[in-house]
Amino acid sequence: MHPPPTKRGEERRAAILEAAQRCFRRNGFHSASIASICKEAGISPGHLYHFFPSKEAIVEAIVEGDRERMKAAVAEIAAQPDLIKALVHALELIDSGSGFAFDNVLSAEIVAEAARNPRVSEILGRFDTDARAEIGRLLRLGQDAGQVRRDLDVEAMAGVLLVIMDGLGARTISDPQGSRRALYPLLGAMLTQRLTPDPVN
Amino acid sequence: MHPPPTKRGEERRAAILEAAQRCFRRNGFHSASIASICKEAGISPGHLYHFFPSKEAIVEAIVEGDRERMKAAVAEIAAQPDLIKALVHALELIDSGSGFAFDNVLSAEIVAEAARNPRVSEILGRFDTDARAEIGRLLRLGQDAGQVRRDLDVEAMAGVLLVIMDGLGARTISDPQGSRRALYPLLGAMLTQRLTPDPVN
DNA sequence: CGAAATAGAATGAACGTTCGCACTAATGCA
DNA sequence: TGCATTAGTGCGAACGTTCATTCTATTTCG
Repeated sequence: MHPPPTKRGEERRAAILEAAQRCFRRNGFHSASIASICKEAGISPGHLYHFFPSKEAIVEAIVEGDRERMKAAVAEIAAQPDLIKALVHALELIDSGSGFAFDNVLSAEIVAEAARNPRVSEILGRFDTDARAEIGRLLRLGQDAGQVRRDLDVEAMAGVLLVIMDGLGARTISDPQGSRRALYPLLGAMLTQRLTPDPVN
Repeated sequence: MHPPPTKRGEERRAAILEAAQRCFRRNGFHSASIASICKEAGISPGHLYHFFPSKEAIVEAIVEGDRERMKAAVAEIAAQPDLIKALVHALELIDSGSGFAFDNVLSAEIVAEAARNPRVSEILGRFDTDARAEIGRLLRLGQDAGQVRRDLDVEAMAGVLLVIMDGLGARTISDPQGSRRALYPLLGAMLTQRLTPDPVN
């Protein structure tokens, strides 16, 4: 009953998810109510339960979707010709919200939720393993192409890049005034120096 | 009425805050109920309202306390003789939970809450400005002592360090299995290289 | 005694979820 | 073709629970 397989049903379901995302973004997973999601989506509470068995299921679908977009963003970096430049540029995009598919506010909510909700934690962990592997693959490809220095600890660098991504996202919230602009040249230089084959010092 | 100035009153108030912190840590600000906090603290709901005018006030006190502890942690770094070593070591401590006063789970909750609660955002912003200034002061002191290279962009580096701190905290949640150990040597090397006066390359 | 400390029931609102009903469109069958 | 049946779509009231908060009563103690 819950997942209607029809064309219109799929669209409706997606529309509800978008409405829910706006609500969750505005009020968080626990403060946003089913009623508010229904109002935002323009449907009745009874109807919503034809698409999702519970609020928890909506949360999980939202988390899944968010991580999926993050995955796509990493894949986009892989398509660029100059890996290092693309990598550094991607970090800058985290700040500007759009462009990149990241939603820092939603991400913060997801991480906080993962700390106490095992099902969300499981989803997050799954995508995180993927992301680390994918970035590792990227860097190894860069090594093969001679763009990345060969003695780099690829696994470690993948971890460092994820730390920086998560950190930048969190700081757009802690420090919304954006005294972060000045930080990008330094960050970029630090990364470039570690990544490029001939140390520029 | 709300803030009892007596000795016993202060202790009681602190005990309630500790109980609230455990609850918030376990369930988040919005899912943790006044009832659960009261049970944890061993008091009645009516009594709790003699100490705090509202749940929101408890949340704000918790946030304030958490940031205060973070501030103290930064001050502790300042007291060490070898600034760079202390800085890098401090980052490693973020992982191991205790030792450092950081509570990564609570911090994640706070950041998420700040994204939608203006009063929490204000508190966070205030401490953030402090922290950036304090780290800047630290680095400049290091420059004066000849420990830190003189051509370093101190403001930018303070920002980078905060990014890394927040990022490491978030990743203890996203990746609890701790494939982060390998990342510390690289991170430490990157920072040391940028900070020390004579590039070690 | 009298005031502060404490308890716990009461309150009204809001929550997630369920239920029953109405409407619409397709389908079965004469 | 025309009518009965079914399945999908949708609504909004109602349920039982839990929430933050308030109220009233009781105990503790200087």
